Amino acid sequence: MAANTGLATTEMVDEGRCCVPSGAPAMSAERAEALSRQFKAIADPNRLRLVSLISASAENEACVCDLTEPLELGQPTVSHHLKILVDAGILHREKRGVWAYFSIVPGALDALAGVLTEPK
Amino acid sequence: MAANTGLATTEMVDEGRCCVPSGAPAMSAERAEALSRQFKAIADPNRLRLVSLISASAENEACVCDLTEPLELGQPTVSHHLKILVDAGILHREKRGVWAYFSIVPGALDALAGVLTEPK
DNA sequence: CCCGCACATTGACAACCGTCGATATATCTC
DNA sequence: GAGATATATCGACGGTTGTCAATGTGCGGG
Repeated sequence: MAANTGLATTEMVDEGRCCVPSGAPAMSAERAEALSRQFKAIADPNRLRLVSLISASAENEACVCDLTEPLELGQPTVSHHLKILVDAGILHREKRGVWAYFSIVPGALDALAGVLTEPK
Repeated sequence: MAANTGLATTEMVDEGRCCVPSGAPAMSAERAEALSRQFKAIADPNRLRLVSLISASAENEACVCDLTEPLELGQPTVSHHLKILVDAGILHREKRGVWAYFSIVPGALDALAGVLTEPK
């Protein structure tokens, strides 16, 4: 068997070895997909401002007409952004009379923040 | 000047009043734009897995060939994603010999997480 | 000096995203 | 019920994004 004839196929493995997987498994593709949906929801300047406006608001809620003006966007566009944030589970929508009040889902942003801090 | 002739333009303001800005200013458009650039960088399932793989790696660094296989993506695509993360200030790139080692910029993810937790 | 390897860059293409104008829906008032 | 108001939805358009195949670049070994 030529016990250690030496330099057979393991000759240059000691130093320049790259491409050895870490052993620790990656985040699953499904979890990455789910998380990316939430991050995509806030990864837009206008939606970041929407969240900022709502959380800085007096009663921690705001209706569409409160948000249209400071963002300098049309009402359909603001409504579209709010729907994305609601679908992502970040905002809560409550209709009272003619108005729709949006508030931040408790813990939603903290959960996302936890994803970023946990690996470190 | 008709000091207070009364109900001039402020007649129906008492009850169903909506659309009153909160007073607290929104996040500035510039800051929102800058933050969205960083959030966009991680708001992709494959880039989330890249960050996860690197931070779970033994030496907290990995080269491209370590990352191509677990993501089942071509080498140019992985290189493209890594460049986006580097440009966003989330990853650090260090070339040693033929290989390029990527590591997470210390504090980068925590800074992003802070943006999400601070308003609450 | 030439070849192989790891990685970066380019160009192309389909899919998706943000925005708007127009229109639909729902609720309150008279 | 008619009209006004707040919001949602639709259709369209330009811009961006993720992916790949092909090619370029830089370093190390024989």
